[in-house]
Amino acid sequence: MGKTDTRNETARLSRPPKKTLPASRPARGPASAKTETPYHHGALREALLQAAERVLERDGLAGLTLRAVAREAGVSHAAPTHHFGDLTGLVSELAAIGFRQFNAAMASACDAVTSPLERALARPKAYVAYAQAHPGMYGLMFRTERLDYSRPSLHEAAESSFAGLANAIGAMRQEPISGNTLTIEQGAAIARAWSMVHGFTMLLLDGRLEDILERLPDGTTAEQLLEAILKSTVAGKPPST
Amino acid sequence: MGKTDTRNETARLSRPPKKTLPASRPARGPASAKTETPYHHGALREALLQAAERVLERDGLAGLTLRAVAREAGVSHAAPTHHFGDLTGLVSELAAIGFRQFNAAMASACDAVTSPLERALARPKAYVAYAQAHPGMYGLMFRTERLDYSRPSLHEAAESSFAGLANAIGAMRQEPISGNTLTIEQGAAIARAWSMVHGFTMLLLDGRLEDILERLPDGTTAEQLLEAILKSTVAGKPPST
DNA sequence: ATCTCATCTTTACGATGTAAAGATAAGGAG
DNA sequence: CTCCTTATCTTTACATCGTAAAGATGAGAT
Repeated sequence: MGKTDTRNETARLSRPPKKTLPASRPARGPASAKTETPYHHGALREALLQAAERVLERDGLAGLTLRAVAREAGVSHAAPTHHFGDLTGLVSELAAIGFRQFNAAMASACDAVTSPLERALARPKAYVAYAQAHPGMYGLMFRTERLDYSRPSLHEAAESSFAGLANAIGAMRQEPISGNTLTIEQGAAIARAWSMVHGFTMLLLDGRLEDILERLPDGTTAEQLLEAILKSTVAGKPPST
Repeated sequence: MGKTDTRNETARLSRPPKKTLPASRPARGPASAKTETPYHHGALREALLQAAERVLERDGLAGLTLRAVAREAGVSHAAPTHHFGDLTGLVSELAAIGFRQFNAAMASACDAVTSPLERALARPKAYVAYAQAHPGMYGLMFRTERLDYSRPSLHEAAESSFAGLANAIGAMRQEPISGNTLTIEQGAAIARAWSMVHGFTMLLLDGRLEDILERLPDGTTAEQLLEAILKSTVAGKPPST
């Protein structure tokens, strides 16, 4: 039998007295302040997603396993299956949460600013800032191959991210994006902006920009490098063509 | 308990006294006049790397396991360990091969062209073309977290890739990159070019540019979109600043 | 011819994803 | 109230993986 697993779980099963383990208990949820850990959790789905985010940011993508999440939430290793089907399901739902956080961060960054130039910079800066603040989440959203975009929650959240980008580009070019068709110039502008900020973020998170950063004047940060990139891009683009 | 493994394998090969020779033998071509041991794999290391590339492009990153590679090469599942230490070792050596192929592809694409504008386009187009032709390899090089850049072969191959990019940017700006220091403008130009082509490639391989491509005029290919991006970028950049 | 050692195979173990069967509590029907 | 149904959670089981360690094997040195 699995030694650690069984030991932990059987101990917990026999009517848990109060505290389980250093594993922090969510202790939230609509189950009120009555029971600590009943057989039926009450809000296990939410608890599992929060546990998953904790595991992800603590142990990285490789540490995000079904069993680790179950362990973190204090339930048996097969409990997540009932709520998410399989690992792809859990990971996809978590990625959807990530996209929503991500979209919210960029939206609030754009709202906090008025001038067009500022707004042109605020959005990509918020993009990179989110990725730096939540590297595990960003890796989950853009690096994992185990995402199921046919899930409505994930599809919608990712789509919304794309729509936000397209609208921002359209506003910057003062020619709002029409519903279903794009000119080659519009498509190129969108793809260029997205490619650049996404590529920059991936290279930065992978440490591949270190070679550049350490050759720049002392103390130059990644954010300053990004700003230099963005300014040259914005400045170099003729508004008419 | 893990007795299934044992039972399975011992049952599968209930061994007669001798006859330990597996069936399929790659039988490498005549490499040199030295060791042609057709019996015991004289070049298992090379055979494993070739098997690994085959497995990678056939089954994707998730299918690239030590045991699958050993199976593909027709040896026992523990044989790769002796040559590469662990999975990280095998994967890193394979990624080094990928970087060399990648560098060679870009170099030959640049050499086949003379005008400065053509050269500015040839390199990124070769970049994306390689990734499309070898998506597994590109994912291995830029998506896997399981790479050990302290390995000299991988470090050198990846460094050479960066150097090629930096030189191309320097030549394009007509101010060759000095050895150890960069101005903020130079660093931004390099990071921008790399970020854009890398981001474009990742998004393209992940299918995330489909939303854009299908809204463009019918029949527009990813390559045409890339070209539109590059041309607007090159055109928008003043040569003096 | 025997020894030594690099190479390859067996065996073993813990971890993971997943399927299936068992246990348990919550809520409704009588 | 008791009994039953059902969703939820636990146990058990198994194939696969990475990796370690011990056993086999053949090539080259002594």
